[in-house]
Amino acid sequence: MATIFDVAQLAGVSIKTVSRVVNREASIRPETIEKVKRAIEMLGYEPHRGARLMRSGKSGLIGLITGVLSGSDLPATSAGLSDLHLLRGAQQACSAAGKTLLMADTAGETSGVESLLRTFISHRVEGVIYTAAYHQQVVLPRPKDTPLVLVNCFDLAGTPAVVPDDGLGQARVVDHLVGLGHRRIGYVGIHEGMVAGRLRKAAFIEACRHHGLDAALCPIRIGSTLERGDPFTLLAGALEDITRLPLRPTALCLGNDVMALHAMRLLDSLGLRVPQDIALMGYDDDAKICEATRPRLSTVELPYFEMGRAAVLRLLDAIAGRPAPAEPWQRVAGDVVVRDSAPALEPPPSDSTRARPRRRASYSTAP
Amino acid sequence: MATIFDVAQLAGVSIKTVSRVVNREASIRPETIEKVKRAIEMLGYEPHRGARLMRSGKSGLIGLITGVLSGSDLPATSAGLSDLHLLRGAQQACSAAGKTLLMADTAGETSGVESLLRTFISHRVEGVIYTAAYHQQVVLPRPKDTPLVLVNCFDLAGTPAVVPDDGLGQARVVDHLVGLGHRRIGYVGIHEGMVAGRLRKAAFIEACRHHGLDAALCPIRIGSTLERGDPFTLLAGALEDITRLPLRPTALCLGNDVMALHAMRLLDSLGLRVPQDIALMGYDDDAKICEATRPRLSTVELPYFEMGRAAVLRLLDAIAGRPAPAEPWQRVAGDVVVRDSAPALEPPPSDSTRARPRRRASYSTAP
DNA sequence: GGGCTAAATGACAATGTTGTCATTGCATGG
DNA sequence: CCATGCAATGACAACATTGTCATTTAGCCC
Repeated sequence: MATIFDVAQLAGVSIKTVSRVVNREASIRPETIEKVKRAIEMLGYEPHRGARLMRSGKSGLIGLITGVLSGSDLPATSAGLSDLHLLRGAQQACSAAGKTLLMADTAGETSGVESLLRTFISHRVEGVIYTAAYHQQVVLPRPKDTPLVLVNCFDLAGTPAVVPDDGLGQARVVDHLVGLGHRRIGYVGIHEGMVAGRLRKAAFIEACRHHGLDAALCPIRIGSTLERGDPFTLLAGALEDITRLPLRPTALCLGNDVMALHAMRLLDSLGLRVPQDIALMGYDDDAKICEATRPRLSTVELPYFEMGRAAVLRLLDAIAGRPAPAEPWQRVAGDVVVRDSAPALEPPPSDSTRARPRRRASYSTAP
Repeated sequence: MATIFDVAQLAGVSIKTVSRVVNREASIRPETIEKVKRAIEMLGYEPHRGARLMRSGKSGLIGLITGVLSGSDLPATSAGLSDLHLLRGAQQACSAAGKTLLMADTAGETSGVESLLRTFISHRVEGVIYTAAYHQQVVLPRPKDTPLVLVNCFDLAGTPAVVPDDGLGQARVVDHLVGLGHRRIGYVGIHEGMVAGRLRKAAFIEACRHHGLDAALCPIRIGSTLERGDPFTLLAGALEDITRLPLRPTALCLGNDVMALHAMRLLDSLGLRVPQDIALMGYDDDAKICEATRPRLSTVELPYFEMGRAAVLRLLDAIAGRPAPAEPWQRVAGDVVVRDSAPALEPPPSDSTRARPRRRASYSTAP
């Protein structure tokens, strides 16, 4: 592998000049730049990051740790592999900033974190990102001199965190449904033991009030447990309950796309067709599932990609020493994704303020 | 950040001795080791990988590139985020070997590969892994002095590759069904424009012959197109076709889990119950989908985790200069995952040779 | 005790790059 | 024509570590 010295020799300049060309520093004659670039090209020279790191202290590395669970490791009901989107978002932001992403996984054990952290530190990463599988509170060791950003989780120590805006997301779902003409909306959410469950339920109630819906006609149920392999009996019961109401809701907000998928089947067996008899909205925008159902499932996205990006941006700010915002938690809201399970109930009034629906033409993997 | 020099001073030894302790070299007095370790602990010293790299040439880094598509970038029908499992597998193998994983993503553009490769080279990665979203042939630039392993893809230049054993996977499905008593098995696969489509179809035919099934009673259809957002009209037609046969199959092999999910609905609308009237097997083991269907979907896994692991192992061999196996392609077969959509047809004969079914108790994220 | 061997440790160079400071070259103005 | 200033370039040290080789220490046998 060629070194800066080889390049300097071939180009007939000093190594410092080569360094200047490589780092785009000022005050070099264009023809010198040309000479050097040609030499670099010929030798296939690539600067040695290790050496650069030693001299300048900048590694160009960002460390990302996935699979971090809280101490009381509750399983993720909606257990997301979706953090692949998060990885992609982080990666994209990194490469846009000329950084490289170091990835590690705790394999679910909190104990692994410190060891991973040490590895990262020995690589002199410029910043670290922690990722959780679902929105939750965590308690984690903090690296000493390295900026840290949490994603999809938060702590009470004021660590900068990027979390999904579950409240706004849920509100947008309600906004959207109201915009479609619905006035009786049911909520069948995820367990309140989960952060997202609490936030969304509260937001649902608030959104209904905001739109002046009759709370008595907007039933609220919990449709999932905290257990792995939840058999969805709670969901079945909740749906039965709701559909037996004298004034049955015209639309239902489900806690996630998998629940919505089940709900479709369950409603069908209760003699209700989606969306003719009742509209359905999922949560998460799990593309495979949303596109696989008939009708295709309208939902609101969990903005993993955007969260990954936001986390890196936040981290880059910290690295550059730019002042952090006062509020440690940054909420990122997902858009409503319109498919077929919740069409307009009647010619809709056009005054939805918060909902920014986005129509998906077809199945697409890319975020 | 403390340096080796600080540690040496505190411990009252030379820096070389500290280096020896850190690297576990021989010939050091136990009490000296103790002294040094204490000093390291006190200062929170972490060796500087950059400096180490410079001196020893070993970076401890493995580069992984995801999102690589072939030149004729056909969309992935079964487009897999599933390579998160692959990442996990790779990561696990890396950390077991004391390596750290550098991750990058081309965001779908082949053009990005060379640039990512240059970044990796400048970090002096010890090896590179290419990952594709689905089993396919690729044409990619090869790094010069760095070992390379392809995963979920292959080229014709003899580059080491780890690919799913689609043939064996499909054969195991047939074995499993035969073991359950089925003698009339239908195949509704993915498009033959995909590598997996070709391999599985051929393997299906061969497996049927192997078990002495009557080919006339084992209909073969293609149930998907190469297009994104495949509306599954092909699938509907194929199922109608098959179910109208005078001697209708008692079991069906679907091309992937999403297709199987659709098939359940379509069969239902054709008046056939799964699994009472007809058994169903998916492909991929996409946990979210398999667990969400009723009955839960029996399937065969696409062993992404294992492939990621295998790729790193292969790479480590190459890095260590261990001789590569003659055959450049390493096939990894997935196990049959037994759930509820294909129960025993009658007391099964117990002579299935290749099938190694594994029963999943319940939904679980971890691979 | 003297010499010999092996174990334990240290001194110093070398790695590839960038920061600091010095030097060269060239045009400009007096 | 010389002094001045700036643009362009170079010399050299420093970064933190490991490899090489040298030195010290301890143990052992005669």
